[in-house]
Amino acid sequence: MTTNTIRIYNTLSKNKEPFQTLQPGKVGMYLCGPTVYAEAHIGHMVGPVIFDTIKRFLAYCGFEVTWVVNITDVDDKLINRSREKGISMFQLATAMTADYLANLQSLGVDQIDHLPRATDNMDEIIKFVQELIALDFAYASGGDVYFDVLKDNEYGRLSNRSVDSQQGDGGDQASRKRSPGDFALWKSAKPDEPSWESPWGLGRPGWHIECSAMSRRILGKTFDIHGGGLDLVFPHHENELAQSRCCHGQPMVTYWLHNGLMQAADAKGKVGGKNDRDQTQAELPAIPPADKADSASTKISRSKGAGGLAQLIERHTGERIRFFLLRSHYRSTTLFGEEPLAEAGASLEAFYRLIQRFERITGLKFYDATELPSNKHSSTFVAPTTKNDAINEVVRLRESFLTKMDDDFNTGGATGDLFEIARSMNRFIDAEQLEETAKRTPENTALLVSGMSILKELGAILGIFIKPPKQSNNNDGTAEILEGLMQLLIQVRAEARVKRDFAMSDSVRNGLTKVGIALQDGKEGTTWSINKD
RNA sequence: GGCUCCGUAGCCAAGUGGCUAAGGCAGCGGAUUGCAAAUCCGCCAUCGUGGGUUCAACUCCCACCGGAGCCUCCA
Repeated sequence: MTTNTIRIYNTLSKNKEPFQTLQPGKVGMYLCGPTVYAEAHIGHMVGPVIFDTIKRFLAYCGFEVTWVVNITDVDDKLINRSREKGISMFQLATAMTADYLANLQSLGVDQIDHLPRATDNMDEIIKFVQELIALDFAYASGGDVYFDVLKDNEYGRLSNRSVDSQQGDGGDQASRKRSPGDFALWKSAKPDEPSWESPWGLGRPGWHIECSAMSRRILGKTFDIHGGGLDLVFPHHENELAQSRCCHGQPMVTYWLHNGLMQAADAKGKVGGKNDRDQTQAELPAIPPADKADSASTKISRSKGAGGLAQLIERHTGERIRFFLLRSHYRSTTLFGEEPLAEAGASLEAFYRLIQRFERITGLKFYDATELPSNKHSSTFVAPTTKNDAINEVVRLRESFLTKMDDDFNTGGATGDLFEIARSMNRFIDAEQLEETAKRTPENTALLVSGMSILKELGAILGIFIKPPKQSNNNDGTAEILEGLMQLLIQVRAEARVKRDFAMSDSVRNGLTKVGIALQDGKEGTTWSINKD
């Protein structure tokens, strides 16, 4: 059967464990998707990109992978936001889901098999709640249904919390709960809220139950991998885990994976976190209490106005953002900003130049699967037989790359090998002088192709170098160059005007007018603007 | 207050109880070039601080300093 040397860090055990599937050769994995009440931001892409890569790698290793990402399309925030916008919750959810999916596509996330929506699974959800009540792990109270955390003696294991330190005072519904840590499985609806019929009256599901219900429907009672952001460990995954385990009497998931969160790179050096509630105000004299929560946190969130993901992708290209995310380890915090993104882009250019070089020499299309196929499974790889050092180095680097991916999907380490492969290939081209037609032989050309095939093979695992890169629109320095040019022209014209050389100055101005640029003379100098039409 | 995690060169970032601590960006020197760009070669870190364990620690343990996250909705 499929043998592998993959090791995965499991949040539940806090250890790297050998990867053992429940069914031979098959993997079921579930990633918590977004609550679709607003446009996605960059932080929402971390999980999908890493899980897309994990699926690609597992498939490469010969596993048949089923990947599920849920869409939470019913929730308090959706209700509130849709009211603000004056549209129905369903309209809002549909629009925001479309935004999310478009962003995923831009980043090359195309491995998802199922995208279940909570509202399409009401029967399953209600059934799940009924089962929990029947098993006495849940109770109905005033139209709501709550999970009784005291009935579950393993509650708190995932997030390493004791039962009495959870969810504070129980919130608004405390009076309906047996204990403050109990969480809602079903919430009764107020008159004008979207609602569904249930044994407990009109209402809607709590946040956690949908994942338990939908993962069971698609992947079964126990499945292999469950992922999400580190911020979901508690309460969301703790609760999911409790619901499913208590309902089925068997583990919900073998491996719990959590990706690190994204942080704004330009917001460093702030004092404290937003949850430093017990820190005395006296220690923070410069920060007004009212602003503290927002100004002190560097975390990217929708509430802080993060967004504009589509524009970001437009500016940088999806591949650049994907590569940026894959450069570091998925469990570490990623510092996000224009600078690091631009740096990732700069390093990516070297690969694009190598690929162009390859195409120029061989006349083959790198991205065309019929001309340069990439291995879909590691077992199909055949190492080229050669004494050439550069090519043998590429074969060695391929092994190194795969070993790093085996070790808890170390994409950050693996990308390093990619750079070394590119260098080896350039060295090979230089040494064989392949840029000169006369120096090409069937042998060295074949070696070039086999080396580049390895680059393509490994790139495909990371989900890069699959399609020709789109030119970025803005961040390539065009704006700066234009500004520089304009300042030069403005200066030349100013000097001409000082010399009373109006023929020259008018020539400059008229020439610019013809290409659609208008000059404005003012007291502080000349400014310019682009005239549409 | 409770619970996690992190601190590796100017910047970003892998990693290991003992071989020369990956790679990228930037920089410097060289080859190449009419010049440049690109490409190649070379240079550029003793791993936050202080202890401890060990024959041996950047890697394990403790303390401290610094940073982040969760404990409320959050990918």
